[in-house]
Amino acid sequence: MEKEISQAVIGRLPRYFRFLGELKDQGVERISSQELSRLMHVTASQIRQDFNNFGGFGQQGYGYNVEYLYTAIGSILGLDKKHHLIIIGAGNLGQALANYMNFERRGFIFTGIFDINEKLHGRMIRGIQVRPMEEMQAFVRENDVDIAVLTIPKESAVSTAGKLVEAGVRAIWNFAHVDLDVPADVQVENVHLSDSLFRLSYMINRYDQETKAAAPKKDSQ
Amino acid sequence: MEKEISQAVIGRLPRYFRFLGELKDQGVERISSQELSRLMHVTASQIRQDFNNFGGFGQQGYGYNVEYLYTAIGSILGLDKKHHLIIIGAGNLGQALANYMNFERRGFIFTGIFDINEKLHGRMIRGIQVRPMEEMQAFVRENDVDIAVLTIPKESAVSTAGKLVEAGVRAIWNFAHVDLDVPADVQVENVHLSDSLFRLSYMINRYDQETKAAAPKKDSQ
DNA sequence: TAGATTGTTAATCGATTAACAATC
DNA sequence: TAGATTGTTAATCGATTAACAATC
Repeated sequence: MEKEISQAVIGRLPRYFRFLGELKDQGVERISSQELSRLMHVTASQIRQDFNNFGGFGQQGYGYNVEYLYTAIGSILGLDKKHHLIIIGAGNLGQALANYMNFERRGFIFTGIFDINEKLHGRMIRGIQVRPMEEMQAFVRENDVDIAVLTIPKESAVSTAGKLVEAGVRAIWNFAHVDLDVPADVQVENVHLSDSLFRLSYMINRYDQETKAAAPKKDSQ
Repeated sequence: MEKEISQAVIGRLPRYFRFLGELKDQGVERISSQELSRLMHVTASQIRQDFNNFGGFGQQGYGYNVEYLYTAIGSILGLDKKHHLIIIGAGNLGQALANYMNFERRGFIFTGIFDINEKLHGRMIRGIQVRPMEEMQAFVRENDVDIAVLTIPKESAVSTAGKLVEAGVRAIWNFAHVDLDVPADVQVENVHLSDSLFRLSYMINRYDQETKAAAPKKDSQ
């Protein structure tokens, strides 16, 4: 009967985690919702509401213990658990993520990377050998892979996702520019980079029009 | 006095754009909000409300003309305009984005890439030479750069963003894992990849706990 | 014209903010 | 104890959904 946590709250958790991690590294011991509010530019009320979704982490008259709260949120995010992760697609983006993401640091164990391009087979990326795509399903089954990172073109993404699900993957981090349709017990998080760039383009565009509308003085014709 | 468009609506525009593009490529001429609703798994009501934020694109009894709507949304997103774009940081991620994003296809003109690492200087990436970071500000000024893509470590991201703003950049696509503080007339879109991975981790973790709670039959002790 | 479907207003739902009693 | 600040309830605000009159 636990009340469902809203997407809005979940979306904010990683940011709290980041700020608390920084405070911890700076040696800050305690923080009140009001101080955190000023730091993060969100209301203190929202902070307290958000945290209370998961139980009382604070203490009246004191605030929150930074280290304790940091650990608690990390645990809510599941970062205290190990997750086996593979990358599907050893192209530019797949390689970049392997090298850049520092997966191990947060308990994500990167154990395999796959590609259809046989020129890449055997190449080492972050200490891991690129394997042929045909071995993917067997690998997932044998190694209890939790997360597959999809960095392949959208044309093959849907069918590959199907194969991953079939082999028992529990979550897909999807960089392909297409919506995946998977069973409800498989989690999907989309990173549609071009959508993000388009939003930026929208903001530039809107700003242009607002200023043009507000200040049509400049004799432009 | 134009009503401000909510973030929620803006966030959905790129997805509409994508689906309409696909319909257009398939040769579909018209679509009703109800058909689009089924396709995209959002309510028809929301679709009509969203579009109406920008004016009436449809026609009673007919629906929406796919090509017209596609073009209209593209123009709302500013994709009918050219945007000059540079990449700051020629590491794994910067190179991957340069090669992978197909910037030109949507009117983003990639003209420069910068790095502090002198070993990279002069190397060609997507036909563009890696330049030393010192040349960045002059380059922005001389080439009327609109967008800077920040793919550098978080330690230097804030100060580099400051320099970019000073040089007159209008928008920052920020991949550094830090919040930037820029004037209101500079647009920022954050892509915090680890936040995204953490959300995925949360979903796996929550699913585990729900199933554990719902089915404690499995004699695990 | 009759049927379909938009544009738009009204109703509902959910998320954010404000307020304050509980309590450290 | 007095002061501070949480946890939590109530009020407000905004976003989504439903309904339907307008109109193609």
